[in-house]
Order: sequence, then C-alpha cells, then structure tokens
Amino acid sequence: MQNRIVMLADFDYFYAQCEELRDPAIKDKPIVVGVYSGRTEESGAVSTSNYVARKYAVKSGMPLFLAKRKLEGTDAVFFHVDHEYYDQISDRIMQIFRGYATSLEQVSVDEAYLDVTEQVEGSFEKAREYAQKIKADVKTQVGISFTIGVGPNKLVAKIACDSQKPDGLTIVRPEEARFFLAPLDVDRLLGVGKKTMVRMEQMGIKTIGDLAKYDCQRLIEVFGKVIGIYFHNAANAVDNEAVVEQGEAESISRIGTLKQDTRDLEFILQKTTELTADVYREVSEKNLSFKTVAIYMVMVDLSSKTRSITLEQPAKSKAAIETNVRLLFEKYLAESTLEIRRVGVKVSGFSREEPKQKQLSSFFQSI
DNA sequence: CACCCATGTCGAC
DNA sequence: TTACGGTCGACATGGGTG
Ligand SMILES: Nc1ccn([C@H]2C[C@H](O)[C@@H](COP(=O)(O)OP(=O)(O)OP(=O)(O)O)O2)c(=O)n1
Repeated sequence: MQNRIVMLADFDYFYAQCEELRDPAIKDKPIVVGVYSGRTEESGAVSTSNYVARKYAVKSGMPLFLAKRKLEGTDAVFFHVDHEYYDQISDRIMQIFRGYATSLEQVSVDEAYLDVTEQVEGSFEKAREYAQKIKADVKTQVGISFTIGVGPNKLVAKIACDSQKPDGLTIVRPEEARFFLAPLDVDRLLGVGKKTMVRMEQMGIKTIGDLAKYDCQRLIEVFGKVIGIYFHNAANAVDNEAVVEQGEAESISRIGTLKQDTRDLEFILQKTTELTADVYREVSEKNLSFKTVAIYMVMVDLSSKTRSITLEQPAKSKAAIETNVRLLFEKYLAESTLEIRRVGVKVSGFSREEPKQKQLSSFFQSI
C-alpha cells in the first residue's frame, strides 16, 4: 500500500449530460433534470443541470419553481429524472474502467476510484497520459465526458478532481499534496458540510491548512474520536483507505411526497403501501431477508423523524414490512401533532437466512 | 467490556 | 400569497444485555 496512484473519475453534470447525449440538439440550451414529487404539476427539486443552466445560478437540490424563475426568458428544457437510462450509461463506462484499473470502487452512479499504481508503474508522469487515454476511450465508445483527479490516495484524488471541471484532469503529487490542500476552505473535505464548517469557523478554522495545524486532541474532544482523527489526517493529506469494490447495499428505502399534508393514518398507509410494494420487489429480487423495518416522516416544516423496529427473526415477506409499518405509524401518530408532508419505508439488517417456522404466508409467496 | 438496538444528525450525490 | 426530491452511509449518543 506504499506510493499508490489513485484516480477519481467524476462524470460531468451527469444526468444532464445523458440528456444531451440522447438529444444533441438541446446542447446549447439550459438543461434541468428534476425530481417531480407529484404534489402539483411543477413541484419538485433540481437533481442536476448543465453548465449553461448553472450560469443562471441553478443548483442541485433547489426547488424547481426557483430554477424556473432563474431561467425565465431562456429556452431552458426541463426533464424528469430517468434513472434507468443513466444507470445503463453508467454501467457501460464502469465496465470500461475495469479494464484500466487493478481495483475499482464505484461510489455513486457517476463517480469511481481507480487504483492504477501498477498500470502506470508508480509514475505520475505516465498517469497523465493514462488518464487522457481513459477519457478518450470513454468519449469515443460512450460519448460522455468526465473529470479525473489523480493523487497518492483517494482523499487527494477527490479534491484534485473537484478543483477543475468539467472535462478536467488534475494531478497532485505526494510532495505537493499538503500545499495543494492548505489554502482550500475546509468544506472541500469529504464529510465537512455546512454545519461542520460553521462549527470550525467558530474554532478559528477556515482553511484546510488551519485544520492541519489544529491540536488533534482538541479535534477529538469536539468531534469525537473517529471523526476527529479523520479530520486531522485528512487535513494533512493522509488517507490510507484502499480502493475496494463496494459491497451490497445495507438498506433499501423508498420515500414519497403525499398529495396533501395530513395526519390521517389511512391516507398515509395508502401511500406507504405503494412504497412497501416497491421496497419488497427489490428485496425479493435480491433474495434478501431483513431484520429491521423503519418509517421516515418529513413534517410540513421540513423537519424529519424516523422510527424503527428490529424483528425477533429475519423476515422476507411483504406482509412483514406492511404490518410493522402500520404499527410504527400508529405509534408515532399518537405522540405528535405536526402535519406530515412526506413518508418513507426502509428495511435493513440484511441476511440470506430463511425465516424460522411460522409466517406461512411468506412461504407460499416465495413459491 | 463488547455488542446490539433505536434514534438523530450530518453529509454526499 | 404560496411554492421544496430521493436514496444511501457513517457516526454519535444513550439505552440495554451478557
Ligand atoms: N443533490 C444532488 C446531487 C447530485 N445528484 C445526482 C445528479 C447528478 O448528475 C449526479 C452526480 O452528482 P455530482 O455531484 O457529481 O454532480 P454532477 O455530475 O451533476 O455535476 P458536476 O459536473 O459538478 O460533477 O447525482 C442529485 O440527484 N442530487
């Protein structure tokens, strides 16, 4: 694990680029890919947008009505997310990546780490040409552009990647890594978002360089042992995490927005029945048993709650999800007053154990 | 103590 | 006088058990 060379490949404005690939005629227009909640015709949020739309300050996660307002007067095009299509394209690219790396760690639909130490014989010089070759290959075969960051570990590769996109290639050598990170704001580190940045600011930490100098013991006191040490190491460009194949998902969930805000149990269960059916289909396709069933609620004020129950035995039937979801909602509704906007169903604690005796229904369903 | 459970927070994408 | 997605994982905390 000495002197590794790690790449992070991140597809450019991915969902929106997929839409451009499907219909190149729209390439010069602002493109927004949205998740539509179904509450009203236009309610939902931005999943991503192309760089033309980004010039108008459209951002991932933004409510669609805001994106529409910002793009008023342009010939912007809006799409509903089409995960099947994006997954297909992603799978083809990931397959190509496999041929270029000793190990591949796919971290999302559009991001993967490649350990290419052997392929480039430990040389960052060769890594540049190698990265260009991968980019050209994918561009030719699939037609998608992406950005590559190269570094001595995953952490540095990630930040290198973020530093120049789209269609970028940034290489940070081990001896440069600390100096490369030092001037950047702390939120460039994986795991530092808005809340943590504010806390760090109050501690007088603004840049990664500030964090690197900060007393490690103090960090542990403030953030806990695991995260404190992680922050200390990360700020010093130290990261020994190997590039490893991702295992199977540890939870499967579905969440949806209700047509109206409500506290009515039957109205809620009508929605969770659909969600449960979806969760169940995926669980049974993968032939998984689960041990924990959870519900999720988002209130009108956008605050959220979860409730969960761990079963005595692993289960695998739809009924096992449904009855527990009902139980959990009955219990929760009795102890709160806020109206509910969105609800979710989640199962976790997977195994391939067969439920012991009883639950004949699941036996028959599995035939 | 080690491990499990329930819940919450935060963050990434 | 509005209006705002979905899915996943890591970790902390505070309770329990053997
Ligand atoms: N809040 C978010 C962020 C991202 N995504 C989805 C849509 C993106 O296309 C994909 C990848 O996310 P990235 O953060 O990598 O962003 P993009 O690939 O869209 O843009 P960039 O070119 O900045 O990487 O994940 C999402 O649904 N919701």
